[in-house]
Amino acid sequence: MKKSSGTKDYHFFEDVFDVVRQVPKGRVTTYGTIAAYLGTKLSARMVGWAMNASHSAKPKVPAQRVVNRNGMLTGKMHFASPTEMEEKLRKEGIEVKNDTVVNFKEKFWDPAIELSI
DNA sequence: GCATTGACGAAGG
DNA sequence: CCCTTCGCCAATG
Repeated sequence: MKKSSGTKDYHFFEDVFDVVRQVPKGRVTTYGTIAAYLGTKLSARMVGWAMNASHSAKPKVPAQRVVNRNGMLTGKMHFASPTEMEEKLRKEGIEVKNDTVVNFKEKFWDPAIELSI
């Protein structure tokens, strides 16, 4: 085995991926919320950075369900196509207008609550 | 090894 | 109300 050296591989990315994968279809969450759930609420940027690595994560992470605190699809430009994120969200029943999730408040999914039952 | 950037967020001017 | 600055931490140049 390996692993040697053990130590703590802070799998911060994996933690983020795991949470995002648990986001139910038709729901969305935010970077800050995920960060807060992982205990790094002050580092919402790290969540976004982790998403950037999600392209290599398997199974693929539904990063399209992750938006900023305004419900805006800030990360759509990082997908294969800038419209892919919006299209995927629409297919899941999420209405997107002006690069922003409509009724975002209602679609919002909080792991700290849903996973804390 | 220091400087810049980044899919955020909250606060200040 | 819009724009700017700071904070956070990791990756990249």
